[in-house]
Amino acid sequence: MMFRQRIAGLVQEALPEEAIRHIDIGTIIEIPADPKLGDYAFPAFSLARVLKKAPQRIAQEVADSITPPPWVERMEVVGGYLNFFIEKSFMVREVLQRIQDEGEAYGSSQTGQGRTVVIDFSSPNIAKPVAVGLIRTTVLGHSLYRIFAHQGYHVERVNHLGDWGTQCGKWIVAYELWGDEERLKADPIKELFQLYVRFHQEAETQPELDDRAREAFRRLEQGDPELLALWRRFRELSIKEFERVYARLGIEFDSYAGEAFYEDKMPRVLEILTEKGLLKDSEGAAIVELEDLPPCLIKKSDGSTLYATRDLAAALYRWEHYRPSLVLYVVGAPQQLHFKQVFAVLRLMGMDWVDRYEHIAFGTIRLGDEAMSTRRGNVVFLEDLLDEATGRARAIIDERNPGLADKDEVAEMVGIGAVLFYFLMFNRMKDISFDWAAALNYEGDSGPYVQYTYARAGSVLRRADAEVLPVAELNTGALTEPEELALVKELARFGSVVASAEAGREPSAIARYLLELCRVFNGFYHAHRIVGSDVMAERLALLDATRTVIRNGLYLLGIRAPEEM
RNA sequence: GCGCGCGUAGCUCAGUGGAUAGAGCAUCUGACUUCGGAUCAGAGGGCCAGGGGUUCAAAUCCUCUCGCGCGCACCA
Repeated sequence: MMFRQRIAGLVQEALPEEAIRHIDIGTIIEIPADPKLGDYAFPAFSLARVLKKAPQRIAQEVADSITPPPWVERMEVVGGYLNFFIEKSFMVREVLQRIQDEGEAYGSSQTGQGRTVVIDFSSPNIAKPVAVGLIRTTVLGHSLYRIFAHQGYHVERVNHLGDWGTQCGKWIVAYELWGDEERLKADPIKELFQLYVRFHQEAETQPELDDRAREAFRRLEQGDPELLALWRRFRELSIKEFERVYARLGIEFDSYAGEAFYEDKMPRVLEILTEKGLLKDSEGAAIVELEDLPPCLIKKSDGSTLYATRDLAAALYRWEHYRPSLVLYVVGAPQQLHFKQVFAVLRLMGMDWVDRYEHIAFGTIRLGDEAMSTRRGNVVFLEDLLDEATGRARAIIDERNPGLADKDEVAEMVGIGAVLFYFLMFNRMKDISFDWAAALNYEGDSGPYVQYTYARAGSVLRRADAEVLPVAELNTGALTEPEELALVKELARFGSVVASAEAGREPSAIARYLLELCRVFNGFYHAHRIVGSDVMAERLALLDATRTVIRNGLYLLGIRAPEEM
C-alpha cells in the first residue's frame, strides 16, 4: 500500500486535469505478475479515449514529465504500461522499518476510528447440540470482529440466541411426552438432542404434534410460570454448553441478547406498523405487503409472533442502543429473503438507518450429498470434529517432534487452527462439502502449513542466537536476491489485503494471502542460508518481519501462532 | 413458475476489466553429509458450462440458454 500510493501520486501529477477526473489513480496502479516487468505499473489504456491518444504515447508522456525521485530506480514503457522499478534498498528499508515500528498494528488502518459496528453471529438455537453447521457463522463473525477492531472500529459482538419461538414449544412438548428427569440430570445435552430428534421424527407421521408445539409456545409467550421455568432451565443448560465450545475456539461475546430478549419490545414494533397503516390482515395473520418481494409475516393467526417480528424489534433496539455505523448479520444464505423482507419493512417504517444494516450471507455446509440437518439427526457434532482435529495434531507431534514441551496445548492450537482455517479459506458464498479428510488435512493449503512456517522461522531465530537488529543498523542494500525481494514485496501488500477483507467482509482474503506469503517465505528459506551467512543480520530482520505478518494475519482469522510444533 | 447463489485442471479452490489463467490435493521426477521434510524445486494436466453482445482489452461486465444448490406465509 505504501508504494502504490506514492506511485499514484507521481502519476497523478504528471497527468492533465481532464484525465484525473476520469480515473481513480489510487486503485488503478497494479503489481505486475512478472517482477521482471517492474514493481508497480500504471496501465494507460483506460485514458486512451479520454485523451484521444494511443496508450503507449500516454505512458511515454507521463514517463517524460515525471522527475523520478531517488527511490524510483527507473521507469519503462512497455506496450500501454508505464512500469516502475523501486530502488531496492529503499524498498527493503521502508517495509522492514514499518513492520518493526508498527508490530502487531502492522496492516491496520484507522478507517473505523470513532465508529461502532455491531456483528450478529453464531446465534445458535438453544436445546440443540452444537453441530458442525454452526461453525461457519461462528468463525466468520469472529474473524470479522477481529478485522474491524483492527481497523479501529468499536465492535459489539452479539450472540442472537434462538431462544424463543415455536421451537421452544417443540421441546416442551417433547419433554412432557418422553422426557426423563434422571437422564436430563446425567447428560442434559444428549437428552435434549434426543428429544429434539424424536420430536421431528414423530411429527412426520403425527402432524398434530406441531399444533401442540405451537400451542405450548403460545402459552409460554403468555407467561405460563411452569413452562417459563422449564424454558429457563433449558436455556441455561444450553448456554453452558455453547460457552465451553466457544472457549475452545477462543471466542467471546459482548451480549447474549437473543430472541427472548425482544419479547417485550415487539408491541412497539406492532404499534409503529399499525400507526403507519402498514399492517394488513391476510387469512387471519398480520402481514406487511412489500414491493417486488413476498409479504412479510408479522403475526400468526393465533396471535403469536414470528422470527421477523423479533428481528424488527432487534433492529430497532440495536439502532437506539448502539447508534452503529454498521450492523452485520452473519447468517446463512438461505435466509437472504428473510433479511430482504425485514430491511424492506424497516424502510417502509421510515427507518432510513437501515442502509447501514447488511446481511453477510454464506454458503451451506453439506455432509455427503445432503445439507446437514440437526432435525434429522444427520449431523456431525462440532466437538467431535475439534477432538478429532486435536487428536490428529497430537499424533503428528508424537511422531515428528516427540521432545516437544506442552504437547497437548500445541495440539489444541494446531488442531483448532486447522479447523478454523479450513472454514475460513473459501469465499464465503461457496457451499462447502464437509469431508473429514479435507478438514483434517495438515499439508499444503492449510492452517498447520501457515503455523508450521511460523514455528520454523522462530526456530531459525533461536538457532541464530542473535538479536534482531533495528533497521537503521542494517545494510538493507545487501538483500538483493530475487527470493528476498519477492518476500519484501509480499510483506508490503498486507495492508491492502486487510483493507479488501474489510471491504468485502471476506476473511478468506487474509487466509489466501497467508498461504501465498508462506509459499514465498519457504521459497526464500530453501534457496538461501540464513544462519552464518554474510548477510545474516539482514535476513534475520526479514524473517522476523515475516513472523510478525504471519502472526498478525493468523490473529485476524482467530488462529493462534505456536512458537514450536 | 418467480427470486437468490454457484459453475475455472481428475478433485478442492484462487483469480471479478489488464501483460503468458494460478495454487493445494492426487500422479510422476527430484532436493542441501550445516537453519525443522507438516518443507522445497520441477513435469504432466484448461474450448474458464455453452451461445451472443459491450470494450483497445472479458474467466471477470451485459444478455440468453443449460446444469446444480437454496429460498418463496403462520419454523428459525
